[in-house]
Amino acid sequence: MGRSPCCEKAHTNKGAWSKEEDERLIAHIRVHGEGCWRSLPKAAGLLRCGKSCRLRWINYLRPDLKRGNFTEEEDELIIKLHSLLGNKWSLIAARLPGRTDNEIKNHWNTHIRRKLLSRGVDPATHRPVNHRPPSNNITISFERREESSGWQQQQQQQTQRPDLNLELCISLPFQQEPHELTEREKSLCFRGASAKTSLASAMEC
DNA sequence: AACATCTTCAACCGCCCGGCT
DNA sequence: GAGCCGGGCGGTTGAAGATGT
Repeated sequence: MGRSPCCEKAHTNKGAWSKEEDERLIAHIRVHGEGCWRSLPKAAGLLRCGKSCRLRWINYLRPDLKRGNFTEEEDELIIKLHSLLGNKWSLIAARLPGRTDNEIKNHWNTHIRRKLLSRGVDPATHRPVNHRPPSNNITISFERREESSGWQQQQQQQTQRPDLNLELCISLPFQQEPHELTEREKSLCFRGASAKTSLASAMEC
């Protein structure tokens, strides 16, 4: 059994918001403030789901929203933040006053991605487009076969977990000289020993 | 002018997380 | 600890407008 839906869908409007709905929502929030989105639609006399109200308010009706075109400075800031945070749009939005996560996400997908590609930069990795990930990122096991099968499975899982972003890549390709792993490096827990092995083998390349 | 294709962005959906009981 | 609930997030969709043929 799944979760119960966030609201009664049969009796809710969907799609674009009308002016009247906007006004009702604004008026209600002016009087009662934000919060308790679930009960808000009923209280405000709106045939909308609470989530929809929240989204409409946050992304469109909030008085502190900037709206309008993104400046060059904002673009660059978004690019920088994205390279640090990835698709954490809410975190990025928190650094851009007056901008919403949805707005930034849309702007990224429509403008910035293209901008980066035209610069020859892969928007996903922030590296040159024709820059192939160094083979030492794809770890090769030198372990005994019977041990490596489980490990390989782990690696496979790892590659299926982009959120882990192991490609923090420690940017070893740019490492000038191999060195002994420091305690801190050793303690970086990338799924245990296998990752250390990969780190170590990467170091050797 | 008419139609096709592309682009933009508001809105929806499903999942996850934290707080509460 | 388990289950429920509400809020929040990121990915995706689709209508509307813009542009090209």
